[in-house]
Amino acid sequence: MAANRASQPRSSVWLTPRPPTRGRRGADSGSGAGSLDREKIVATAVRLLDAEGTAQCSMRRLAAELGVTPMSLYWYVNNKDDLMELALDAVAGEIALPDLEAGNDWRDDLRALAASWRHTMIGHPWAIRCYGEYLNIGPQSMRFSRCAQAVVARSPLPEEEHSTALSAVFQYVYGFTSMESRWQEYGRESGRSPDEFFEEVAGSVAQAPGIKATGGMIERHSGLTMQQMRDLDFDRTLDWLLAGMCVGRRS
Amino acid sequence: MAANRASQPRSSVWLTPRPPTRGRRGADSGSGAGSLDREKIVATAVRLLDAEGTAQCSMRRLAAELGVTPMSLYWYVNNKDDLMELALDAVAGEIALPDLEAGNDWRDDLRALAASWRHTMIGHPWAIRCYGEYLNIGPQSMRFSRCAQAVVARSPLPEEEHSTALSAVFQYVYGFTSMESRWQEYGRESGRSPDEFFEEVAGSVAQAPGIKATGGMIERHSGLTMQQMRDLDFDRTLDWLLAGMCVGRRS
DNA sequence: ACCTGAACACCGTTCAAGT
DNA sequence: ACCTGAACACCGTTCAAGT
Repeated sequence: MAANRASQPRSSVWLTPRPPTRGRRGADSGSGAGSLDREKIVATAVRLLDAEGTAQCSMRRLAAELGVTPMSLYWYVNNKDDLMELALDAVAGEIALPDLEAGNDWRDDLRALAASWRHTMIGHPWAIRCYGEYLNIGPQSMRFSRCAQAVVARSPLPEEEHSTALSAVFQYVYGFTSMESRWQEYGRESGRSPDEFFEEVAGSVAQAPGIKATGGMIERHSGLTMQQMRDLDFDRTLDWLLAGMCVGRRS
Repeated sequence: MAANRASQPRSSVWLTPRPPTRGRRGADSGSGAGSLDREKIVATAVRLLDAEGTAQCSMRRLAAELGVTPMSLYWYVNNKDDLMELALDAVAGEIALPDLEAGNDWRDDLRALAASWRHTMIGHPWAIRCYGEYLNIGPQSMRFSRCAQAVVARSPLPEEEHSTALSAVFQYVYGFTSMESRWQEYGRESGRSPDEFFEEVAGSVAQAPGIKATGGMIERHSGLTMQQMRDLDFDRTLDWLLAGMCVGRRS
């Protein structure tokens, strides 16, 4: 994505953070709407990514949006990769966490975490792809991780399987949500609805003999909307996974 | 990635294919090593992607590799997106398929498919990310899909759950492999080994309180190499998933 | 401390022209 | 049928300079 030479290490905001004062004037100084700081840049980047997708979010375009010269952004962020890491962490901050004190079953808490992660990512379709591109170890991502760990810690699984269980759930949800949000973007790009575009592809694929499904998507039509089918797939698979981990154990 | 305007639909080789004669002279005519055709372009693209990663594989760079002007490539492919779809399908052709006539348990065949997909994708670390970016409905991808469908068709699952089961397995493997190959690339980019880089990140993260894992990766060290731990995670999760789908059913 | 202008080294792709 | 050259409209980023 960025023009990294293969030989030079990719930087990460989180590994070599900027001094926290950088771009932060005193609390009283934010005089005009025009004054720049890191939060404002990141917020604008998120808005731009949401509205027009990854392809349209360039440093130059973002600067124009902020009424400023491209190079002024580099005072606040080291480079575009860092900015994307910050944007990803910003949306990670929107993920709703279950109340761990409520005494719910750990499986339900884990299901809730999976669902709210998916929900947040679907709201920012560019974001899920960042997980495959950037380190995501910012404070908001860590808040989410800590919560997820606390949840499996209440499971009956032996301790050495805790991280396997976490990975299993979130790698699945990552895969599911990647595909789901990709179909959304296909829809937008093609000017059709996501489901219309899917129908078109499915139709084109169905001409080949013996084909019933495309890359993880489905073509059953039992009176359900595609959204309902996706939700059903999501829930059912999580049930399978959670049931599988608990086979032969007292829950 | 490509400079798509949001309003114009993304093309796909598979949806609007070139006439198959394009770039295919008669079988006898491939006179010099210098003569161009679509297969040769795709093969060179795969080699370049393998050797130097997505960032270094530009149309211009690829043309230089082929000793030709950038624009001559456009005689054989519509644009870069199409070329990437072709490259992805080319590596999909490397995936080893189980022998369906061997009469193995459907679960073992499914595990074999998951393993060989993972194996092929790890051999071309840029490839797994293409699944989140491009349609993958080329002939080789379809060959793989057809095989996977034939395998679940032998399962005891009710028919309306077949595609859910397929999606479950492959979305999980997609998530797992995305993360696994991303860490490989981090290693390469940082000039360290993948595991060294992981240790560095884990160390930096461990300074925050209450943290034990990063985004699906692990830090148990029970005398196993990280590769062994990854393999164990992969197998264990597939076992959970397969066990979960079969709960309460005769296998 | 913060922002700008000019410049560098790239991109993907169009178009008209060559052979 | 196949390939080229020049050009367009972009990129991310460096650097020296301004205030």
